[in-house]
Amino acid sequence: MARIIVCVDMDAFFASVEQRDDPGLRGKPIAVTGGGERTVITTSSYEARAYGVRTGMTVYEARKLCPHIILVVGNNRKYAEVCASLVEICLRFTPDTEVYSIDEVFLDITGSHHLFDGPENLGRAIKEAVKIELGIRCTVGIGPNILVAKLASDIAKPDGLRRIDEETVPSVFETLPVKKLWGIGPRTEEKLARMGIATCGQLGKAPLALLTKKFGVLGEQLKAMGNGKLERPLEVEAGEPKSIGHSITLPKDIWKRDEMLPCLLSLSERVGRRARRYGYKGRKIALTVRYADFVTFTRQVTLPAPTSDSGEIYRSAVAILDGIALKKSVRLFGVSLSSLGKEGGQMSLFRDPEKEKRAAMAKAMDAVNDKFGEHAITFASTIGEEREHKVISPAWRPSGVRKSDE
DNA sequence: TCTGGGGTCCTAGGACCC
DNA sequence: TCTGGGGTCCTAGGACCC
Repeated sequence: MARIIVCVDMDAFFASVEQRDDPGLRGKPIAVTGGGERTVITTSSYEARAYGVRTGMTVYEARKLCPHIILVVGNNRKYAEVCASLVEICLRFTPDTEVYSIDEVFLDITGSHHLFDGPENLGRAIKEAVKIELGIRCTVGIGPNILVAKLASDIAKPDGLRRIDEETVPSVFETLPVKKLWGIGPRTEEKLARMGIATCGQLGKAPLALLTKKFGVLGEQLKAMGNGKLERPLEVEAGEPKSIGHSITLPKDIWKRDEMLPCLLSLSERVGRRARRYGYKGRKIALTVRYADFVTFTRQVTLPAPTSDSGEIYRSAVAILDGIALKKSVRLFGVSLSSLGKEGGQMSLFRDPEKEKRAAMAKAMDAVNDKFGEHAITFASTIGEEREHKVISPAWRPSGVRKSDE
């Protein structure tokens, strides 16, 4: 049976929240940053985008384009709380809700849209609730699957609503550049371009054998995507995390071991603490190193038994470091724990048999926490115990980063 | 004044076992 | 006396996402 999927995507999310909470920022070019010494723009307001300011730019670049831009240090917890409220709104329309990211939620409204006078009216109702209750705007995309729903919302941004149904897909996809599709990044775009494929229409019509030859098993999926098809059910359940990690770009590049150890200790402690808080242990410990010239690589060890002990994580990280002959000064360190399993094997249940929605809400909050890390969402009683650090961010990818050692 | 931080999934080769 | 093959674990890297 054909499904109807909704994508709710917040407009300039972090910047909008800041403008909502400080009237002095409204209508002005602002950008949210991470606050560190070597920070970048994580989100800019539409006023700033008019000057060409984009996610991932350095503060310096942003100022060059828009000298009067107002910079605001992001507030992770606040965004996560707004996200939780968004999830609450979405759950009124269906329990089949996937919290995809901090500013994006998917809803499967196949079975519920008739209760709200059809998909478009349901979409309008979400937009209205978000505007009134959260004080910010969002864009709603509707389609037969996640791929198309997400594309519809991208096209309709900002403050829009767009439905692309199965019949409309071919006309929209015919001339659509492949890069617009979820899952096709710069590399795949380039590879396809070399094969003479630039649009989704061309991708959908390309011979399967050719795509399979170049992309392996992915080829089949790419062809389907070119035709606006994607078999990927919503992940309504939170899902177990696969890894827990922290990394930091140092205020200054360093080259002495003595300066590195405190940094590894702090990262290891944060990783261990988060693992213990959520009851996970892991067997693999990885150390990521980024040199001053951005060359980045990872080395990993496997322990005989799972751990969540900060000291053990730290000792493993140091052992890895000591096994690397560092060639240049270091810009970033990252420590992560993977091959995770639940400690003790018992999970607490949040199920409230009387209220389905509360159970769904708890799951959604777990999902937010699992995705966005420690204290992404906490209940009021625990707020204040932990300090804020880095910002969760929308899309940014470094280009031309060499991820190898030579 | 170059370039954050947190993830997921896939591939590919080597070790090792039966 | 001419070199199996499948399965699993491990590491490292690539691509992509927000």
